[in-house]
Amino acid sequence: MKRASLKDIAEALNVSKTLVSLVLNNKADEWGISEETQKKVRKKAEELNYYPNQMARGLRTGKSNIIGLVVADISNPFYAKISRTIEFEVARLGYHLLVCSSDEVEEKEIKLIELLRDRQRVEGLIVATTQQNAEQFNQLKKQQYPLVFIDRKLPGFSASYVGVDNNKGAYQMAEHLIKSGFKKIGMVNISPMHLSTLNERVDGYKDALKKYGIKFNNDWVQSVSYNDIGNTTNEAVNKLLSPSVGVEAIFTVNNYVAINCLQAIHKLKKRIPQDVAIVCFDDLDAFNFSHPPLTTVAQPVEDIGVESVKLLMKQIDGKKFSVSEKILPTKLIIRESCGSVVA
Amino acid sequence: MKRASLKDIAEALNVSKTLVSLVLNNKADEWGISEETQKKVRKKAEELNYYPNQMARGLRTGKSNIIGLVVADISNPFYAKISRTIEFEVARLGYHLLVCSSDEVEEKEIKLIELLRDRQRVEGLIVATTQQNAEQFNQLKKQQYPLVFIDRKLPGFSASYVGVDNNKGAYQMAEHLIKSGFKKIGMVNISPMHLSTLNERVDGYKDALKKYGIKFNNDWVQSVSYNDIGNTTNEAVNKLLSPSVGVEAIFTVNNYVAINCLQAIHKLKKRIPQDVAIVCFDDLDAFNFSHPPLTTVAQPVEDIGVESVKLLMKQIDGKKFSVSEKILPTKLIIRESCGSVVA
DNA sequence: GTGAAAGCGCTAACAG
DNA sequence: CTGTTAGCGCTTTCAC
Repeated sequence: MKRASLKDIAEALNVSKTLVSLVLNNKADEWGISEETQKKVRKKAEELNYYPNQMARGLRTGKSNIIGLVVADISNPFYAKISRTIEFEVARLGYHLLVCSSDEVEEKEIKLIELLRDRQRVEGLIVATTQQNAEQFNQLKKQQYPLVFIDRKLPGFSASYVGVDNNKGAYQMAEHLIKSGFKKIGMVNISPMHLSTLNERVDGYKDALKKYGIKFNNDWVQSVSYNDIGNTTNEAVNKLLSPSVGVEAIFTVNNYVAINCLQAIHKLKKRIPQDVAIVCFDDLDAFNFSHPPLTTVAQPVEDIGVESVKLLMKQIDGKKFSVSEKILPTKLIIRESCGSVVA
Repeated sequence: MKRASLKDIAEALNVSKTLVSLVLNNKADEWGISEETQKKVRKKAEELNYYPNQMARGLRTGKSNIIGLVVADISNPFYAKISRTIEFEVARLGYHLLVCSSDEVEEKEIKLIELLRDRQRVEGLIVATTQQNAEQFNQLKKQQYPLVFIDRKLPGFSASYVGVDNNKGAYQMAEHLIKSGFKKIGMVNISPMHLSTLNERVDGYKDALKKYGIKFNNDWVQSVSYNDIGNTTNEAVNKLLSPSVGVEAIFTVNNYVAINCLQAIHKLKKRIPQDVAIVCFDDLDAFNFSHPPLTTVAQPVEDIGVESVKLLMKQIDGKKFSVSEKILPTKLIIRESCGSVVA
């Protein structure tokens, strides 16, 4: 059973395709098409179960009605939630969302963006980039291609961006640790550390130490590698907790690292927070129930989604690339993983 | 800067569009187009940064190269992981994935499927349905529309399906509880309970009780409502743990319910597993670190993704709806939430 | 108030 | 080996 086209409706009614198109696109009134004719058309469309073919329409208008989202990994709850919100927001505006995961590999992300833009002709891109180089984005900018970065920004490249104040969030978290009585505070970071968010978090942490007169020790920051997070996290934690370094608290740079650190700490049979405190930048539902419940810095994931769509739509409507930043506040959520609250 | 089209390449080279199309679609050899011409064409395409326009191609061929995935909520890690795998698998075959969340509302799912099929012309659909009625799917079937269900199946409707053996998984879990010494075993379920998976889990649980000669008490199964899970879970847990019911262990029907039960139990200041044991159907990374680590039944999420794509592709290639089931095994993961292992 | 006709970029049947 | 042509389904300009 072939699907009904405009032509089918037109022929069935002995009118022109134009007329049908006009009616179905709600342009009938401005063209002064009689109420009666309109009714007839709508009825027939319903009857034949007509739906416009997006590909045909897209080909004609140059609008695909699809927007693209590229993140590192859609199965990370942080991105999954953002994606959920974005999907919802763009759906309200009649758009669909194509989501792709780059797995943190640059070449893959570049390929993905090419595919989305050039083949699928998505009308705009929201991306949590893993790229270090602005080449591809410069090209997009030159073409006035609607683009907004979320979560991570590309250093030295100016574009629309929605993210959180990583520096401040990390500062508050470190400050909380300090006020809770910890002096030797370690950090587990991810390397290679070209991601803007991570850098800002490290800086915030260092700022807090300095502010409270704690001398920073290079051994306090250990990095784990993204591709082998399980093993390297063990090493990092062992190092931090070894007698020579002997950290009292661990600041983890994201949810992924936190989960692995918890595992490593449990493996060492250390108690939290008695033997070592731990906190995490980025909250997960599950951290409420972890052993013990984790103190975290929560990011406003929904707002990130909503705002990114707003910024993108502004560009799509204006048919151009534009720059506008939105830095959202984080929220310190104090639970039990660093002892009781002082203050 | 307009994007290069076939015509641009053809004109630049003084050849026909057909020739260019043939070369770029790797059909040159079977048409015996000279090596030299092919090189020329490819070089020019590269030079002009040519990418085929999917909309034009799709319009012509009737293939959108997009497949659709509909789940209840993409921010649920269970679906997020499946989606990740599906995205990866279809990408290898040159397809893109459009993901939509139905939020467990039937009308929304129906609308979503209509949109995907009729407007976007996705070539096939993978759905974890929330519908109770087969009407829409019967229609799809009649149209020979490629379709595969995952996770949930529609009772009485035969279609391709990939899921796990919920019955057996639940049975094993209940059996584990029984063997661990618990006799009064409660369950927290979700209502309205029209989802096949949940029914099967309840059945498996009841089967185990019967097998071990434990008389089932109706009060042992409490339901929470999907739209107000927070409050209703509290009630359900209170009821189960009240003196009159006095359950010793709680079997939660999915990850969402488990998280809420944990919260409720903590609120009552009950200890796990000393005061009450708890287990969950469906594993989360975080359950490894929950307080205490949860014993769960894990589902092979990756396999579900991989198999569903296989079944779908079979239909897409054959251009027809077809029926084929794949029931995957679950895995009992014993941690600490129901005491030590007896066996 | 309504219709005819062109054309978006591509593929495929057919011709030479 | 290569080119011509038609047409997928839609929107839009222009004409009546």
